[in-house]
Amino acid sequence: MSGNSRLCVAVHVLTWMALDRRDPAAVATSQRIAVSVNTNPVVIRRCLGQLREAGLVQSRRGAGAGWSLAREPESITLLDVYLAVGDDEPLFALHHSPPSQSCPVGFGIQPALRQVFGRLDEAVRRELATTTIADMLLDVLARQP
Amino acid sequence: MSGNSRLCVAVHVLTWMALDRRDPAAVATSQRIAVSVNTNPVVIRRCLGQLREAGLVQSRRGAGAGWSLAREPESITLLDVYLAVGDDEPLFALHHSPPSQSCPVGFGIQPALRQVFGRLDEAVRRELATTTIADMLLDVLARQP
DNA sequence: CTGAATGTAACCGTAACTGTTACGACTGAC
DNA sequence: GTCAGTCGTAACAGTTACGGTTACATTCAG
Repeated sequence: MSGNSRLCVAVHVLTWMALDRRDPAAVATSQRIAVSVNTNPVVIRRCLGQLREAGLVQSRRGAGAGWSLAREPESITLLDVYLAVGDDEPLFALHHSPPSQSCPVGFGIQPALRQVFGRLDEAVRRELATTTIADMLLDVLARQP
Repeated sequence: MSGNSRLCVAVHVLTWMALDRRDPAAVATSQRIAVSVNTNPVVIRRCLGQLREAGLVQSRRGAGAGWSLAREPESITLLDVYLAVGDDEPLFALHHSPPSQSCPVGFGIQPALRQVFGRLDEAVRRELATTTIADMLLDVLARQP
């Protein structure tokens, strides 16, 4: 069980919403979504809260409330989702306690690593930007038995 | 403090060894390396153990023992290091508990995500393969005050 | 033999995440 | 206005992983 699965859950939720909204009578509640993701509604609400802050979904409160996509699935890339749920946490971490500044390697290694890790992050983002929620939905539907 | 910093420490260690071996009289011990990384010698030994399993370094036991690079710094890429210290843990995790298989999205989302995550991993590896320990050492030395 | 270093196992404290319960806030339906 | 259903959020428990530390057996040059 490695790290966090927020990106996974967020993509699942958005893909589910993209499919569900094809039924005009359907109302997307955290309860219904939680059944598909097989988790707790609060986990879904936490996730959707982050997606709302990023402007990807909207919520309505009160009776008959629920969630809806704020943008077309074709316009939501996985990079948008990644940025929405990622807490600025870098993909690879630097040293816990800073290395010895009196050692040449200890002095220069962190800037050098930051540059490398920056390129890694950039590569990941480029790749994430190539897929949209609409692509995911198509892919998911093509895999039905 | 996000996730693990093993790749960071491993690159630091190897870069340090690449510099240290320029002095023929120097002996690379986990104690000396730990001073530069600013951590415990056991942490360094654990890291070097993984690097040895991958054939990147060698160890000598007994009195006057220590560590040495098993390959030229120019031939060790950061991908080699990543593969050596990475415990098969994927960069992005799938669901903790499998999603509902009776929901179309829950059924197809995991294979779809696996494909996407595979492309992400591939992008990271491609980028890691472009830098060697020798490159890191040059970069580090260029940053000295 | 002696000392210095590796190789490991064991344990602790911390941090993060998921899952869960609980409860207040909001709002459409009646 | 009341009610019921949902969001919003705080709080807590359980699990996991990691870094750090101590301890000790193992190995080997001198």
